[in-house]
Amino acid sequence: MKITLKVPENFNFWRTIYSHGWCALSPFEVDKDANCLKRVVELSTGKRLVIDVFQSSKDKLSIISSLNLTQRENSEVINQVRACLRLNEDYSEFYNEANKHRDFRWVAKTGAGRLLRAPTVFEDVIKMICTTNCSWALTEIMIENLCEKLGWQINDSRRLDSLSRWTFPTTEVIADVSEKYLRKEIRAGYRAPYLLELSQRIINGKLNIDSWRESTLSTEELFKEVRSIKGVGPYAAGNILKLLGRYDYLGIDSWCRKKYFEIHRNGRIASDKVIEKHYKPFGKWKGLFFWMDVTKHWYEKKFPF
DNA sequence: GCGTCCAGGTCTACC
DNA sequence: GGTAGACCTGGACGC
Repeated sequence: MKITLKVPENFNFWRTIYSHGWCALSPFEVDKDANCLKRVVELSTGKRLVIDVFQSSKDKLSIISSLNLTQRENSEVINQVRACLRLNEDYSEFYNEANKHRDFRWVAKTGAGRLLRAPTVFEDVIKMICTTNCSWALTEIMIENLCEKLGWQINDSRRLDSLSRWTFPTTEVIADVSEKYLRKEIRAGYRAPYLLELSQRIINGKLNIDSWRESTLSTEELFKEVRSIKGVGPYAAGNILKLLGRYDYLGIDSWCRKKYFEIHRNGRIASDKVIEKHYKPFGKWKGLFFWMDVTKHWYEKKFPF
């Protein structure tokens, strides 16, 4: 079943897919041969399916669904894809700002800036915690384990690649397993109690993170709320905010730091305050300018994922 | 194959 | 407010 979706004029499919590492984490998957992004999708009707998303023309995306869908399910798939690819967000102000700076004119010209995200805030936050204090390889292992051991398995023999795939686990499922299981089986290590506490706070109604994407709180207040999650420090909170459409925080990690030193200081080390000062003129967009700056070479050379 | 060391953010205790 | 040490894992390295 095929669904067609119109995209904004400045939308760049591949720059959005490769905007950061999420495309390499289950249940996202990039199929370079088929030129598409795959995703295991779970619908409110209980249906679970695999979708292939690809750019069919300059202003259109096509979504191939592995199952026949009702009109309502169709709309839900479209809404999830729109949320993941940030199709509802207006980047004109960001591009206007980028065009004022010679070093960032490439951003608007190439339609960069949209950061891929999961259909739910919960998935984004769990993944972000799993990027902290470890190698990217370990992040991949943790997320793969979460999906394969706690997600719902999809076997669709009608697909050419009848591989097994898994949904991202629900909040309820993670809240229901033991800390020991998360620690040893998922390989989350000391992050296990953090994942558990987050899931249980949501289940108990003490934290409503799904409202964050439409939150009317100031970015500073929202940052404080995001920081209330154990295991989410300045790096993780800054980057979660970027996935909520707020770019006031840099979310600096060791990789970005190193990249910044290479680009702006000829390899010389400096404090985070120096980096903060550098991007201050970009105001509420500084986090996104920072990310564009340190990932520019991805677009000029080859994508890292 | 085994042991040791290091890198990677965040938390907690302490000053 | 700033700092030190602990947390846990995979990978690199030396033996």
